[in-house]
Amino acid sequence: MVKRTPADIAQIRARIRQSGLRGTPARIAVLQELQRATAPLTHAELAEKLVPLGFDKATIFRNLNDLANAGLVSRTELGDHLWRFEARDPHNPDADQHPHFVCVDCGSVTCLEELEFTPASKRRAKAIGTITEILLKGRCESCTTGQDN
Amino acid sequence: MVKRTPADIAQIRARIRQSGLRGTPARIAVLQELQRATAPLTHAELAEKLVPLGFDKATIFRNLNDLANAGLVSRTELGDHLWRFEARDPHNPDADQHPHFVCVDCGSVTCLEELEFTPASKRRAKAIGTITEILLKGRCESCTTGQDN
DNA sequence: CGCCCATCTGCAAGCGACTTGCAGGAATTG
DNA sequence: CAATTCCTGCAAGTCGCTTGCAGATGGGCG
Repeated sequence: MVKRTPADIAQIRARIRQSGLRGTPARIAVLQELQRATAPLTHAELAEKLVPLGFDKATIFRNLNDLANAGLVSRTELGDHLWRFEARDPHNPDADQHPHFVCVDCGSVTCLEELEFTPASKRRAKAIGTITEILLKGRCESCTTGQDN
Repeated sequence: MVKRTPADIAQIRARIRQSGLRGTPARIAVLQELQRATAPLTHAELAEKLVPLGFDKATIFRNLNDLANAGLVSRTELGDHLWRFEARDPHNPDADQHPHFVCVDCGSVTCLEELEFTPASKRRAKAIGTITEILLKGRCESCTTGQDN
């Protein structure tokens, strides 16, 4: 479990300010929470964590969108009608290009490492356009083995 | 332009009945409209066509879901938070098992042939669960070359 | 060929996930 | 530290879809 430190906060704040937004507590809390997460979070999941801390749901949503527009977080849709947000790594802005796996049973999302197609498949895929995102759907290990979630 | 005939209707009705549902006018109209379409339709698009004919919006939605559960139509989400429905070919019910590519610009959907991952990737993917669907997102050829859509 | 009842339908209210209007309150800038 | 501009909290609104209900209907059966 990573512990947050004043230094972390200062750094997060700096990132936010650099993108032209004000470094408000709500904004910092949102980005911090996203950076701490290991998978994309939904509006609801963020709200669940931050509303008890005194932040408004609407503010969280607005900040999520602001941060996404500023390019600090990425906004994705995994097929279940929910937006999910993921902090982008400032040193590796393309790190959110990794594939995601969504469990059609429990809805859990997993970030995958790089996946590669066979040369033949790659060629076929290339023919239709530029691929920017890979999304896999299926049943996750724990749902497959019965002990749902 | 395909014209509907009494025979078509009878056939559609038969399909519906075979799946255990009643062959009601609303149900037939919905399936017929979907079969006539050349691309997946949203709830809204269906409603736009059928409500003026006297069908209720809620009934259309319910029937769409009923038909989807019965396996007569498939339900997909293309990243824009709208469900889209497509009639399934009774003679080739697995036709929608292939990977899909959706253009993030124009929203067009392309059906791909089989895609295969490299052994290493396959192994990694397998570790998280059973994959049932592959969705690729990106920019299609025509959007990439500028002439949007 | 008409009955019966589970299945459907239309209507309206309900719901969940955001989004927006507004007035008061902070974060910067000078 | 005052001014200005951007944010925030609260509440109401929107949108796409879902649900409750009472009355209507499809179709297996007598």
